[in-house]
Amino acid sequence: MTVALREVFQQLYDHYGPQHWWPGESALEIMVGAVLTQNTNWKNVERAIENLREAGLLEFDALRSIRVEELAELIRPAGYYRQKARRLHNLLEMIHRRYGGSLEEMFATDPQLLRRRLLEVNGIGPETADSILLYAGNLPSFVVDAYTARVFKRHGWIEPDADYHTIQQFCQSSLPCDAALFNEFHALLVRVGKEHCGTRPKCEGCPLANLLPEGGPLGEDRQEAGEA
DNA sequence: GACCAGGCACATC
DNA sequence: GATGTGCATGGT
Repeated sequence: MTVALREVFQQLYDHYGPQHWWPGESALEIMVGAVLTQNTNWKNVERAIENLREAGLLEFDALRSIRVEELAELIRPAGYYRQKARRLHNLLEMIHRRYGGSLEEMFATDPQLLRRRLLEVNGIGPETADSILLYAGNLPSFVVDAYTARVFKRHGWIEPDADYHTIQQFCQSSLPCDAALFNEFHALLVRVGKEHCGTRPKCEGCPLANLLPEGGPLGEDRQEAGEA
């Protein structure tokens, strides 16, 4: 199955325009958001980040110094708050240990090496690591999220059982290696995914409707969406 | 009241 | 290696 991803991008961009991702005033704030948004609605993440802002904690040393239990209470609106407080703490400790707390230094290191180091942190998986690289560090690492996978599978551009790495390689090998492009494309995929590729597809008015396979969208697990 | 949201780690088979 | 489960809040 071959699809020109650049055309997909262009169709989405022509339809929706720029998405202005990632909201956040600093690299640290974006990293915090990347952890807090794990399996969580962005609105709730915003509440949590606002709590941190009001507490003056959107600054590396301040955030690293606070007790994990206190941090947990502040980020409570984002859900999974005890777990996420630990994850944020783990991340900050790694940055302190390896880069002396300097995000500038961190993002100046080899992206592949940095990605591996992020993945070593307990609580940072592929999507969170790539979000940090791309949106906080402006480094060209394609972010694959649930919407991306769903949009690609529904259109038959990738195998139904393709995993994170496979989808990422597919995207990165089909597109010029450009952080600004990866940034905008991922944001657009989330947009179209939210509006048209929920658990039930809504293809009417979808800017990618012309790219559907004959017979309509493919299901992720072919017993459900397939038959109906 | 059920379901979902910009995941990940860990236990179990 | 695949599958299941805990983590938890707030909106629809």
